[in-house]
Amino acid sequence: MRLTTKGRYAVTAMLDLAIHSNSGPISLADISNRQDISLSYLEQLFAKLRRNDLVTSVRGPGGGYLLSRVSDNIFVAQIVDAVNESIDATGCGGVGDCQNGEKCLTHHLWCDLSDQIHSFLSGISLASLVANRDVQDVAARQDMREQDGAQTIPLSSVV
Amino acid sequence: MRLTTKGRYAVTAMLDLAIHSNSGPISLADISNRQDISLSYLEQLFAKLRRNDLVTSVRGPGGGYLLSRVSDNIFVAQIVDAVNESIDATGCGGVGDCQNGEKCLTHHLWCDLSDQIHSFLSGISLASLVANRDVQDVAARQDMREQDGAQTIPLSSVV
DNA sequence: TTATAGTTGACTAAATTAGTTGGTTATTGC
DNA sequence: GCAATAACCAACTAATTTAGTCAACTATAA
Repeated sequence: MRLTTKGRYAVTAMLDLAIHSNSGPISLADISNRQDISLSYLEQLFAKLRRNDLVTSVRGPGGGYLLSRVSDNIFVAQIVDAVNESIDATGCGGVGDCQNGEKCLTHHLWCDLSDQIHSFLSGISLASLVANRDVQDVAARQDMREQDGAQTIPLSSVV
Repeated sequence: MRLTTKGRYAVTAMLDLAIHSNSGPISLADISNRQDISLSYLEQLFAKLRRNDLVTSVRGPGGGYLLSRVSDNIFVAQIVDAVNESIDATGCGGVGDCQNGEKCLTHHLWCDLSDQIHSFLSGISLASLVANRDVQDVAARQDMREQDGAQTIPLSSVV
């Protein structure tokens, strides 16, 4: 099982979309600026998100991405699944052929853990994240920073 | 966050130890045979398990490893922590400096998930795994295979 | 004193991550 | 029609991690 920046980036970008998408399509360039994620990397991630019917795209000037359905119908587990292979904790994909075609000693444990994680992330919708106070605070800070100027001064050059 | 064969091997090996350790120290060679884990790789893992006070070693002939305390006082989370860096789902280690020194949009979510996983794995002791019926079945099969002969015939050569 | 078994460190192949580069295609507004 | 915008696509790359291997050394029981 892996949960790396790949999955985290995808959820962060989708949440950014959910927060800002009342005002038409959102370009990846905007998300890249706000969330500090490489544009080209976002393109790769959104190719997968689109293939999994989580977003729809609008090409041309003024274009960008939209959520494919309302945000209380999109769950974190679906997003992580779309970009990662899975959030499975077993080595065998749950099949049970982990040791010479038979179950390994800890197969049962990893199945339980997978269920646990999956049901946790399946219970969290984008809408519920948007409603979260902590998330709103961070989003407000990011929107503020955007207004200050397109060119944000990196911390390193100040220090 | 990662949960790969590294963490799974460590838990499997510790469980093997818990199952067989009523009869004195268990050598890594025995665990390697029963669980199909490379001996040298086990050595690396047990170096970390020993540094984390989960096992004690007995050198010389008839030596091997013992659990450092009773099995209902050793929890899966401790084992995974010992060989992996951590089972933290955040990118910042929970510190909250994920985006230019401030919290990223999804920081809160990953903290919650980390808590969830940690409390799940912290609730499972080696003793409770040993008592599990599924685990007993697999262990019985492995012990049987061991008796058949030291040299197990790999499936591939039969087919 | 010999075989056993843990201890240590250096090395390696393969896979994965987190990108970059350099294009192409579709669409809008002038 | 043309330029700008922004999605789409494919190939490549550096760094990191995993899952080992190899070779030597040390402690101890018989």
